[in-house]
Amino acid sequence: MRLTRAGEYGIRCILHLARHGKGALVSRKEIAVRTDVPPHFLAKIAQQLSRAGIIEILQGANGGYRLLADPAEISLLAVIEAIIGEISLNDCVGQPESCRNSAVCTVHRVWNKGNQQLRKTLQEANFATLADEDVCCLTPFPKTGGHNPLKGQK
Amino acid sequence: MRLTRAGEYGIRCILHLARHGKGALVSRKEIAVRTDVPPHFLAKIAQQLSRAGIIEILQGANGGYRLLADPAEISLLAVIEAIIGEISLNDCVGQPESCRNSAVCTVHRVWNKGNQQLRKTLQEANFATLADEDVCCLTPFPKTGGHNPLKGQK
DNA sequence: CTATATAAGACTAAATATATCTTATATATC
DNA sequence: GATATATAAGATATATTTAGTCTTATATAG
Repeated sequence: MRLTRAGEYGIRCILHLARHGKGALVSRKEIAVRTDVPPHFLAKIAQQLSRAGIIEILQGANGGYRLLADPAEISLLAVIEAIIGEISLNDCVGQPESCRNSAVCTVHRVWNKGNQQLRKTLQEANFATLADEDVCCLTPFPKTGGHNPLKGQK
Repeated sequence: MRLTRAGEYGIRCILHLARHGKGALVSRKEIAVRTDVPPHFLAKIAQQLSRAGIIEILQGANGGYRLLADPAEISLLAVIEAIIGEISLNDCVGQPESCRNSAVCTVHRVWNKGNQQLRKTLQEANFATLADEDVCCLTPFPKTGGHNPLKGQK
């Protein structure tokens, strides 16, 4: 009952892109190195993010990925669900028809509540806020002052 | 990001026991049949529930399981976590030290919030309430009137 | 002592997650 | 157009987790 690595990697990828802002092109290689994600694995994740309309992928020389929306418009939930599908903490939440009587089932009701709360909490978090502050999964990227590790390096 | 079958089976097991009330001895076989759980798998799950102090296991002829506490005192959370361990929706929630900077990480904070909400919701659900009404994972067990499928059958 | 029931752990099978490899395709530059 | 570079897409491989079964041991009632 835990986020997969692919999901975690997807978050890192968008975090990194968010710091460059909407529309900025960043190579897969750079993202992979900065976020510590295997390049080929990142490619797969990027395809899912692309299909979900969160990023655009540019092929060819000097290709890479870029955000299609402003970081403030992208929720944590959207990124996660682009990769792992809609969150459902129990089978009966995602497929109520799989149960005999989920409409009146007390257990089902509890799972539904927990699921909704979780999705709401993840929905309320956007990448403008997330990327603005320090996060533990990326190379430090101070907003003002200090050394910017991404500058002067291709 | 979904409850395991073992967890689901554990809930069913306690639901069934809750309907018999605290201290009532019910054979593993009966529980397995009623809740549609493989008997040997149920044995494993019962051991975890026993270690967690939720049920007592009686060996020997006419053995079985029984609740150690009143159903109202047993939360959904307790049963689930007895089986799958403490819920942590992301690695950094359960092991903050695994991240470089989880103390100030914004992403970490969101996961923490979601995790706490979920655990609280599951904690607030107790088996007196859960078992009292109809649930979709058990053979119907009408509280008053009608046929009781558990009577007259060993 | 015998029949019955669970304990406990080994073992197997299946599903999923994680990662990599290969061939194809797209683009910039010469 | 040719070449170098970068990603696409799917096949493949590996590892981990989940799910389930089997075997031997132990406990209890009668």
